Amino acid sequence: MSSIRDVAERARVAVSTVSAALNGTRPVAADTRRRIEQAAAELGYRPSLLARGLQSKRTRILALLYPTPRSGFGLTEMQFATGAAETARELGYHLLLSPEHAEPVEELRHITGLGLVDGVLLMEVGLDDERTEFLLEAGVPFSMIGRTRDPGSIDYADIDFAATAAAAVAHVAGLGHRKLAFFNLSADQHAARYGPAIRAGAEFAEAARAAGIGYVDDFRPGSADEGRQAFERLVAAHPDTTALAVMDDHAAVGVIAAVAARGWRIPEDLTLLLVLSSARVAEMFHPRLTTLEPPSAELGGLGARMLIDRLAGDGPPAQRLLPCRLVVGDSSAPPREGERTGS
Amino acid sequence: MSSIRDVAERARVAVSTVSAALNGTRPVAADTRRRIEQAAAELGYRPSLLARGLQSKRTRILALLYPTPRSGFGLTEMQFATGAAETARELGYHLLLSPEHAEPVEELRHITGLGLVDGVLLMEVGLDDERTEFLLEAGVPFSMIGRTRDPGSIDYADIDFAATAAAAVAHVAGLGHRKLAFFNLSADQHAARYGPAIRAGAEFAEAARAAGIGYVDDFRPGSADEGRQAFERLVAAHPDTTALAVMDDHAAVGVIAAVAARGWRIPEDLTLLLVLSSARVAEMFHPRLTTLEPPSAELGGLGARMLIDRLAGDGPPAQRLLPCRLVVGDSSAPPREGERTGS
DNA sequence: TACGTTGTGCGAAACGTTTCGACCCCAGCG
DNA sequence: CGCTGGGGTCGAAACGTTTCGCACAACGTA
Repeated sequence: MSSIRDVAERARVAVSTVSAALNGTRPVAADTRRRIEQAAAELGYRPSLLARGLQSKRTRILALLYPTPRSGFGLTEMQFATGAAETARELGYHLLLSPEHAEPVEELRHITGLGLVDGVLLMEVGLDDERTEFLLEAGVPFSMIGRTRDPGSIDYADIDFAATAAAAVAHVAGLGHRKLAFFNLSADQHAARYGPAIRAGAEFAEAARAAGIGYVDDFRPGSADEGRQAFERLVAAHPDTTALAVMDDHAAVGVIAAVAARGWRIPEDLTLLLVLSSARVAEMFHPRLTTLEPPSAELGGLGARMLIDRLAGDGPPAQRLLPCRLVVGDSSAPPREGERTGS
Repeated sequence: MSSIRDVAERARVAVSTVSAALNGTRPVAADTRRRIEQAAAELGYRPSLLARGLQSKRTRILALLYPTPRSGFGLTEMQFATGAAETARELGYHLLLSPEHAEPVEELRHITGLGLVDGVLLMEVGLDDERTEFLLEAGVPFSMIGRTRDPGSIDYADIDFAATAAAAVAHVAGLGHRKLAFFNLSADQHAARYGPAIRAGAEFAEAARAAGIGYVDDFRPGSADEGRQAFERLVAAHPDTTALAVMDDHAAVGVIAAVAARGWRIPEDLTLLLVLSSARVAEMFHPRLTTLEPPSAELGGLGARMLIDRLAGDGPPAQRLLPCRLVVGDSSAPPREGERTGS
């Protein structure tokens, strides 16, 4: 590995001149610059990030903190990571993948204490997240994918649940449905104050109210079995429900099974929407489900970009909400006229 | 951020003594060591990775190189990453997520040239992979998840296709099936000389031969539509086929639809296996498919561990093959006695 | 008593950058 | 003709470590 000194010798100039020429830090005679650039090219010189970072206190490395998943990572979560990595790369940064183990704050203290990273990207932030307090206090630049209850002036990129719910409701209402049910994320996730669970619930209720259609959301199935049971209870309690939006992939599986079990069909007897799930997953279902697909990669990229902007200088906090994309599949249709058959 | 000098001053010793005490590089009087440790603790001292790396030429950072996905990343691929990150962390290393853009080798040259990483972890390696040549020549330590046609003495962790195929065949043969069909990955992936496509094909053929059961594998559906068509052609050409193993998730969707379309049922009329797909995905299907689940996280972790071992010193090449795990779902059963009904 | 041995600790150099004050030369101006 | 000023370059310091040669004291041994 050739160093800046090698370049300097070859170009017959001082080390500092090489630095100036290559970084444009200050004017260098055109002729000298040419010699230096040529020497650098011939040697295949690459400035050492280590040395540069040591000196400048800027490493151009970002850390992506993610909790070791509750229930295995979904595609959605992982796309945050790849999206962020992609954008970071484009902007000349690197992304460190940092799994959190038992103690998130400890992990954070560790990773930031090393002086290795310029900033931190937080994933899976809860409504109240101890990590934000630590980072704020430690003065470490960071941004969030998702957001706390009160983000204050912290940068974040999150899903626009209001717009998403509105789009979903508009879709089913537009088809003629008069009553929508909503299966939220599991009770566990509510207990953990997981933002999407809370916000989606609230916004769907609001959107349904605004659209003037019936709405039920007492269910939080977290598995196929629970999905099945929830659906049975739904039908028993609200037989007039003709459209259902489900947050959890596995619960959707249960719903589909329950629908089939009673001899009903999708979409004729029930319009089914998958909310916050990747279209890639929706394709696995038969029929292909209508989905509200979160812009995961974009959110990840946005989070990275915000963080990098923040490092460059400080402006007003960047806070962006992106709606899910409605991908219409084969699971939505106008409600059936008259009664449903089947047991 | 406090430096080693601060610690030295506070403990009233020389900087070098602090270094020795903290790293155990050489003996330090118990009493002195205690003072130093206390001072370090009080200051919350963390050695700078940058400075350490600059000096020692070891950063304890690994790069995970992955191609920007052909068709979007699957869960499987992403678990390589999280598995590797997890293991790296346990071993005191960090993992850099490095998406490759257009020119993989260029990307590699870049990332290794920076002096930022100690080694590289290659994902999605093809049968012939130009990246290996570059790394070999550049003398950069690396390991592979997957393997080239002839890995020589390169460290790798890959799926044990032979064992996987044997397990799959044993499963269906054990149920009494006499003829198995295999839907390989798409033609595209074959064209790209993608290892799993080639190897799985070969090993399934061999396993079926060894088990003495019938075998067909002329199909390479890469989508639901192609899966449907392939299934129709299969039934037309080989009506005696009662078991089918499918590599591609989407193709499986098509198969299931085609089965349903002709009034057949799974598993009564067809035993369906999903090969190389995560159980998480298999659960999305109804019925829940029997799966040969790749040990993705383990492979990722193994790859990281090998690389780290390699950095520590050189022993014989570590080359490990891990079989997929057979997860029996509701899609496998003994073949039906007599003819199948339906159109 | 003189001399090697051990056990400790110190200081300086080195890693590869960036940055900053100093210096030199020449042109322009008084 | 002497000064000033500015473009261009240089050398050294600093970033925070690790490493290595030395120094020094205490101690046992000849």
